[in-house]
Amino acid sequence: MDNWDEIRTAYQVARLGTVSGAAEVLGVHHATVIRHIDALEKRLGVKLFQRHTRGYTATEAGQDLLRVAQATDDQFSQLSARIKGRGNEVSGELVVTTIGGLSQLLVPILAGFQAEYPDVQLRYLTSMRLFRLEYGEAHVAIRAGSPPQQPDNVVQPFLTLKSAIYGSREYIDRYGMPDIPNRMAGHRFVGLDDQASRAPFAQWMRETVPAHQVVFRSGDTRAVRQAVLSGVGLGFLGTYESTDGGDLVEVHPPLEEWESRLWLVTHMDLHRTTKVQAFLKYLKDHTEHLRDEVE
Amino acid sequence: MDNWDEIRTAYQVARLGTVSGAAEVLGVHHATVIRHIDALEKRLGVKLFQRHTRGYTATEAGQDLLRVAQATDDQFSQLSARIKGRGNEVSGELVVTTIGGLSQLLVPILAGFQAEYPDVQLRYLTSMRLFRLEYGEAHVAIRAGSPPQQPDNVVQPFLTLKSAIYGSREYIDRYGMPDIPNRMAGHRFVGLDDQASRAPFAQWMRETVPAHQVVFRSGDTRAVRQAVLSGVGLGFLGTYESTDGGDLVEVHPPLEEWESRLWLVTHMDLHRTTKVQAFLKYLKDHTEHLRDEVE
DNA sequence: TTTTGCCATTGCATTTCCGCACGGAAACCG
DNA sequence: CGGTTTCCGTGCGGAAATGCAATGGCAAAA
Repeated sequence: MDNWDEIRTAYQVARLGTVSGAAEVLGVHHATVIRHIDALEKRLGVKLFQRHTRGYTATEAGQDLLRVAQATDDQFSQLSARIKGRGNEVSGELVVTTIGGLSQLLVPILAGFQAEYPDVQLRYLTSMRLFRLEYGEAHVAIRAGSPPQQPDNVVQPFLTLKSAIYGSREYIDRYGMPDIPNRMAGHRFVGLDDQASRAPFAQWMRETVPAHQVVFRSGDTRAVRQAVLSGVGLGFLGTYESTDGGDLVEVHPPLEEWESRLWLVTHMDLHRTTKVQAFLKYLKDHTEHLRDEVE
Repeated sequence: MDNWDEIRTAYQVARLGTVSGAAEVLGVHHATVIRHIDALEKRLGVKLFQRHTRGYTATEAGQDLLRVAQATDDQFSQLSARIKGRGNEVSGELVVTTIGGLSQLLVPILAGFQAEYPDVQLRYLTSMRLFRLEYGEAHVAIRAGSPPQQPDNVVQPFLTLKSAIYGSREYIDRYGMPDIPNRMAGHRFVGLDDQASRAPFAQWMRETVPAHQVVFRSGDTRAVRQAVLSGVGLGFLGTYESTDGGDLVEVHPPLEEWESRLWLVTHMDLHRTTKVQAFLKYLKDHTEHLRDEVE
């Protein structure tokens, strides 16, 4: 059963009883309506209407079509309303992907967003592999490093995360304050597990700190922070996560070359939807203080 | 939501994931598919798909469309199967209209037909007004008189009903055997109520029998027969209904000019359907003896 | 890294489809 | 009963949709 438009035409004829009326509703010429009906009947091999001078009367087959097409018309109308409305309401799934280690920063914001828009189902994905926006795997991605420049993606600067080297007070009391990067001998470090990490401070560490001095590695930044707090060694922490709780000492202040630049990336097709826009706005509003602090 | 064909195109794209695949299934060119999608998205104001080099991925809106269109496709497939099959099966309503007075002859045949095709719901209509085949009011009509020649109707000869004048034995014993049409004075007649009846014997009676001698009139042929049987007077009865039951005497044998010719009329559009054909065949087969007897 | 293959896209030629206008028939209406 | 309206049916010219072929890009395979 191809050519759904002919069914739609036949539906209007069956509903209204005349070719002329159907043509007016459909916004086409009545000749077109006749041709559609003729073609459809020829294909089906069954007469859908009985023609007489006052109009068309649906046969049993035509009445069957009327019922089915009526339902279809309703379905499509509802679909159209849903689709058109969907762009203007904040509901449904919202998939956010990010690099690991931002949970501490992002999750409270996400929770606030969800509270403000209760119809949204949030999915917060942190995965090794890069989720692909062009396949619709996520609405918003937070990427690090140099600005991504996929053609169909909209990229906005998000935050510049400053990192500094911290140590626990306990560690400093025991081993003394190191002079970085000049005299680091004898000191222990905590670092990222990923040897290929493109995080600026990770690269700096690979180049500057001898590998045997890195006595603890983890892919989880929470674990890294915990390790530093526990006095395992010195390590990079984001300035935003150094303040709360624990007894940390800044061993070396943030350097510009250690900064991680974060980008908000959305696919062009989704970027302009109200849902995504609402999320981006909320995200920016609730990281304002970080941005100010960073500047 | 006009243009259902574009929805169908989008449905195939959403289902298959590629424009090329959809084009192949739909039997059109890739370019056409792309243009359909573009037009549909433009009209809805929402992107249905995210384009990437390996194909199209449905957005939420596209997935919504996929679900709805899937259901529609199923519905239409079933509709098509029903409509195509309907022509080849004997079921559903079958409307037969006829002139009054044939019930005694027809109803047993209709009953037999229904028994043979249990899926058929019969409607047997005898009405004053002529049902109009071109409005689909009936599948089969039985008409009397000269052959109807509506343009879109298929007309076949059905039966030639012979009529003769009968009287009850009781009546003959009392009033003697009349010599028709020469000496009818003093005799009583039973006739049709319809003064404008175009039945040949009715016309003959209007011309030949003085009105005051017609002492009983009815529109119902059963009543007429009952009246003749009861000895009210002489009257025309069909030869087919004179044989069974009662004690009737043929006062005057059938004349050719009294014959009523019956026609089977069907609308062209319905005539070739299996259902109508089956009914016509059954009707002819079970009136074979009448036709033989009549010839 | 190179190659191959699949896929979307776009300008151009063609065909199909559509709108227009006219004709004809039936019903409606004084 | 004749004028009027309201339908449907059809040939023709134009426009829109479609098909075609070339292009370019990306990804998986070699």
